[in-house]
Amino acid sequence: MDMASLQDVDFRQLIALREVARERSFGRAAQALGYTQSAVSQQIASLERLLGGPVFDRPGGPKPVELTPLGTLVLGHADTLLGQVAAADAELRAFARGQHGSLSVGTFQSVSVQLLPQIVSRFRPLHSGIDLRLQESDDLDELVDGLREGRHDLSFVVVTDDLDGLEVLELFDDPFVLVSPPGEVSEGDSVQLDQLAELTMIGEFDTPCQRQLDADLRRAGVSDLNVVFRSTDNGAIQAMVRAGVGHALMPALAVDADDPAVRLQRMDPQLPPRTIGLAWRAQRSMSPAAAEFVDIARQVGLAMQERQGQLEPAG
Amino acid sequence: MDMASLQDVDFRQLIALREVARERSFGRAAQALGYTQSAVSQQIASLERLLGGPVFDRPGGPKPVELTPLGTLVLGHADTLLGQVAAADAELRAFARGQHGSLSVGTFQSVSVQLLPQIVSRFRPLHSGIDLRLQESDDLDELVDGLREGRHDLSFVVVTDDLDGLEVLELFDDPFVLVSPPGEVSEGDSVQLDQLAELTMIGEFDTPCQRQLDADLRRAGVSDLNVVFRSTDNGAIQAMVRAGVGHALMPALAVDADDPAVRLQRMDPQLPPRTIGLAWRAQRSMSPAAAEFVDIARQVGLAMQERQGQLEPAG
DNA sequence: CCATGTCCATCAGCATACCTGATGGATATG
DNA sequence: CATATCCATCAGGTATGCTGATGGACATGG
Repeated sequence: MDMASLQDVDFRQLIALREVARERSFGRAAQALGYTQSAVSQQIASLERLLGGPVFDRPGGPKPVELTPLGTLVLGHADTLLGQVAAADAELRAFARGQHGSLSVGTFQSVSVQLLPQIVSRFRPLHSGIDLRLQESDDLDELVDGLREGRHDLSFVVVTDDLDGLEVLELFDDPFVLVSPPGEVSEGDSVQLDQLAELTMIGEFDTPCQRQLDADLRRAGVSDLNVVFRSTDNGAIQAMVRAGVGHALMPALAVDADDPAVRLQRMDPQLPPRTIGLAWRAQRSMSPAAAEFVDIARQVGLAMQERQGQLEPAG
Repeated sequence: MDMASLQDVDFRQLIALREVARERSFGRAAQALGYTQSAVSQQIASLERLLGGPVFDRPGGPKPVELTPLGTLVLGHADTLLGQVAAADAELRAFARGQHGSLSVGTFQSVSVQLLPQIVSRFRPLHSGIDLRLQESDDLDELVDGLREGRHDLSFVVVTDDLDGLEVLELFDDPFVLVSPPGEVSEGDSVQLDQLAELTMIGEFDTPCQRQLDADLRRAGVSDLNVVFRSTDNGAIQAMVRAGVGHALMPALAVDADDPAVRLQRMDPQLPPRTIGLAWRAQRSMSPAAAEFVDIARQVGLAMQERQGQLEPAG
């Protein structure tokens, strides 16, 4: 009969225990808790049945009830447990407000330059309780794997068709622009695509991005670019352009647009832009903080899309 | 609607959460817990209603269910809480076996000499988990107050009629004996009471014990003892006797009976013996350890009573 | 493309648990 | 000895939790 254990107690019983101990009276405890005296009596009785002994001595009459040694012991644990519950409760409320927990976001270089700082600078002050972890990788596959294996909650991606199992929010299109040393190419906002073959170029190594670019160029009839330097670092490429080594085709996002020492020109006809998206595992619940991050990313992406639209010529 | 909190969750729901998370399946968790799948489904559903969001993502079909971020957070707290409960449970079981908690026992000098060591040496090995605190005091009133105010769980007492509110277990009678230097008094087991007036005596100061003794002697017609030395330390008194300074009337309990350098003699007629008892607050529950202590004290007291009975002459 | 198997959600029904309101017994107080 | 103040208990209605059966969603194999 003593096989029953604390496993079977109810928090209400522990709360009743605590209140009766504080008030030294069943009736007053009941009043404080919003129960009838009978209810508290039964709660304590049930607790005592479970424990196998009384938790209060009832002197009878107007004398206050008093904890037994057993009651004292149990009350100590009750206080611990109820405190733990209160702490957990606070944490849950913070979580619901997006103010507790961690958020791991995968990102890659071109996103990290312009987009991510804007998002983070809006997200962080609203969610100071979140442990935001940004993990950058050059390898898009690694980011996607990180998502699939649960290492990341969200990840920026370049939208392709091999994102099975992921849900992708398309944020905006990121066109390729020609980055040139000033005064080296014709004036104007755009450059004819077939002029590229005549230029000294700087490119990336064999990255997916570069591969796609090469394929798109070939499809547009341009091949065998004269690439004299390759780097995987966008900053390095831009520095090379600045130094007059050559021209580069770069995603607009990756370019430091404030650099006065380079000129940006659109291609004509346009190369197919990369679509930048934010992805997460499909059919998986998202923490409130993650949802908020996605929403902010959506807004920032929209704003960025619009800004590019303004720069873009009608034709 | 989100006003509900963790306060209202049931341990069973947390256990179900833990088991489903471990098994990654409602059905298997149900089997492990001895419920039907329906029951576990309802437990989790109820938990989710309380939390305001899902704790598992159910992909549907044979795919395993998976914790949501909310579920992960709650599971962490559930583990903490359940661990705490398990610890409390273990402690309660130890308490029930008299293997956990503290036991404060008040005592006084004459008890500490013979009786208490026997009791403690039997009690301690049986209850190694108990923090046994023995507190000795010369002042019996202090011991009784300590009981009434809850500083002690038990206390040895000399039984009197002013122990209101206490429950007293009488352990045995402790007769007064005359302690004499060898060869100073007549042979035999006992001494006539009126011979005392002729002896050089050693006594205590104005203690309740001494006061009672004086009153009893006066009632028996003996007064104005020739007391040449007083001390409150029984050992010191016995040492004085050993040194031949005089005789002492001492409670038998307080005498080191193994001392070959003194003689013990009963008084004739007998002086009213002190009754040694063990007391605790009336109507108050007692810890299992305390109950065990009382029982051991009862047994040891009984044995001591019998031993004295053997030494006592029939008349 | 359909049949099958494996999940979980849902429903009805029954048993149990819990609360309320009223009553009774025990204990101090005047 | 009467009264007041406690808590325990009882009867009754409601809510809750479980079982067993059924249905829908998803993946797999023919």
